[in-house]
Amino acid sequence: MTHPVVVLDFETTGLSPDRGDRATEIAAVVLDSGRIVDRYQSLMNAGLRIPWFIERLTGISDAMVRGAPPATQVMREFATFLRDFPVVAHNVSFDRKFLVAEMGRIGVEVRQEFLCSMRVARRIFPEAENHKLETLQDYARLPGTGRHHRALADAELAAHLWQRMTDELRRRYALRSVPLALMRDVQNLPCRGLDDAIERLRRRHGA
DNA sequence: TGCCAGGCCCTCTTTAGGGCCTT
Repeated sequence: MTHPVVVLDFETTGLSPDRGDRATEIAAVVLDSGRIVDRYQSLMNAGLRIPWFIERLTGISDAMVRGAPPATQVMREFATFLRDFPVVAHNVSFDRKFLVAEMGRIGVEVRQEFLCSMRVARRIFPEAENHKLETLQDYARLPGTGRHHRALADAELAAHLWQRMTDELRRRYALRSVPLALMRDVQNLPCRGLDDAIERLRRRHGA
């Protein structure tokens, strides 16, 4: 029995849908049994101008978004892709609020569980210089996936990171398996004293 | 007019403040 997760990444016009920001690109991969088995990617046109520094950051221009399908169409397609899979993202609170906002515009309620690769990374790799996705790529020697701050490259990179952290837990603590429920518990542990806490989780999950 | 995210995490904490992350 496998427990696939969808690893998600949005590019947007800013940080806050509550302040009027919208998504400009969405991408996600299905990670199942350690492998990326499906992908979704689309630019989307929400009718907003893209701030200059966002264009410089992402490489996504007004012209690119103008030529993209409407946000409503993209989100309907994505809802079909997403189904009820648990969602993983790097700093998931950001992607969750945009997912809820964009799905809300097409009348779809988001019900799935969310897990955060950044929170897990802070516990498993506390000695990393910082916990930006780009830094962790070098730190954990993850494969290149393309231009940073494009949605599919970052979604694939976060998927590689999630899998690497799963493998690291299995190796470091000699676990037979690393169920998703254990990853959920790991992200909620205190950042310090991981070894003792993992021993308790191992017993709880029979891992 | 002038303001402008927000949740997590640490610490010189909990009657708070500031850095980290995402775009």
